[in-house]
Amino acid sequence: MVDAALAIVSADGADALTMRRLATELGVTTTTIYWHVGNREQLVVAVVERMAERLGDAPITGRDPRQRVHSAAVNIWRSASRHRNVTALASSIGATTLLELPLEVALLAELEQAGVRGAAARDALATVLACVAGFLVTAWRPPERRPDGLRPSQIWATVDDPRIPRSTIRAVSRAVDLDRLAERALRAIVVEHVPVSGATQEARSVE
Amino acid sequence: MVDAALAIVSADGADALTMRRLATELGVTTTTIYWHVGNREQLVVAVVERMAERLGDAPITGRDPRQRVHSAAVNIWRSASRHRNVTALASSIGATTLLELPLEVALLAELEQAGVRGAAARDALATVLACVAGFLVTAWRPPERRPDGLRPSQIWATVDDPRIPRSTIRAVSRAVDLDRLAERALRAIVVEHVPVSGATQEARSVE
DNA sequence: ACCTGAACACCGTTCAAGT
DNA sequence: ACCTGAACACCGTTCAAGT
Repeated sequence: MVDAALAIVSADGADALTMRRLATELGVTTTTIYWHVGNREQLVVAVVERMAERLGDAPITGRDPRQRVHSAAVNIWRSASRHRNVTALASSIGATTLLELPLEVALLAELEQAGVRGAAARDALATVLACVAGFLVTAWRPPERRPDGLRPSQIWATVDDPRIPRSTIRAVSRAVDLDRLAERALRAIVVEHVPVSGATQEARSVE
Repeated sequence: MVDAALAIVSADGADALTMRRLATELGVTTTTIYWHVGNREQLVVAVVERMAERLGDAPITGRDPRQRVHSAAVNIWRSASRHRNVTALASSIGATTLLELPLEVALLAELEQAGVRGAAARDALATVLACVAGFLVTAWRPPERRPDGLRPSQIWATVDDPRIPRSTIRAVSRAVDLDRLAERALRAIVVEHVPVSGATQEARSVE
């Protein structure tokens, strides 16, 4: 039953998970589902928990602390991106942590190794999660099925500002490489939140 | 009519904008709305456009290019955060740019001044927008009305990892200062995407 | 040109009733 | 203990019909 729900979400997205569709898919009535799982929200929680079992951990690479923290952060992004339908479902009830708890724990462990703990670790984690969520909502909307007149190219075509060169306007209306940008943004966040340790200091510094 | 819709959204959120509620609020039938604006999506576009007229521009502060780019980015965050209900509505149809176009144009102008143009400017803008969206979805869900057993404190209470100190676990289950974190994340992104110009170089460097 | 009543196909959810 | 039929209160949307 939870597996059937998970299959629906994986295939057709979070919105496709309706009690009626799940019922017909299982050959029962909607009321049967309510008897078994109670609520739609409880069903969603069960689906997310099931997916969390399957996800598990991911290996962390890198030598110095910053590299390892970045690796742990990128693991969260990759997992969320790869299973974006289930992530969207978890996000709709505010339970993304339930889905990727092991990955978040791994990030906290690397932060600890890097000397970031307590409120500083919480801030770093929260920022990473916000950033991942942000790139995901950007990734969720395929530009081609935007409402008419709202495609970026159409909106930016109306902009004629002497301060901005044409090349920039053209570039802005084109698609971005989300994976590359997300990993780069996470690197910037790691640089901001993780101080360079004396032992592994390289030819870089932060203010 | 569009004003009434905007009032509903501002007061009770994007989901509260239903054809039936807007109709009763105006003392007409839902079919009347369809005659005037056509679609729900077209209604949403009209509401977002109306709000965009009211928003307009915001002043940019700072001396060196990075400070000014950061100021322009923070303007986007502040506007989105202040009018998060309308932003959520715009985001639901993928039309946030329609809402804050002047602020995005201002950001592009500052990027140009900082020597960032073309694809690099697009990447910087996309990253800023993703980050703002990410902090907003975090801000959208009030932690108190989470489903039972899904509050952060409850989830993190189950974590007992020898690599992570208790103080960090306690900190992670507490709320964060979103405004401070968002502005800090935007600063990190600006540092990553905007090179220091020779004239205003300070005691900082990026790898 | 502008508005309505009634209907359709969807939601989540409940409740009495069946085995 | 487990499942169903029928109903309720919601959605967005359409269509023939009114003035």
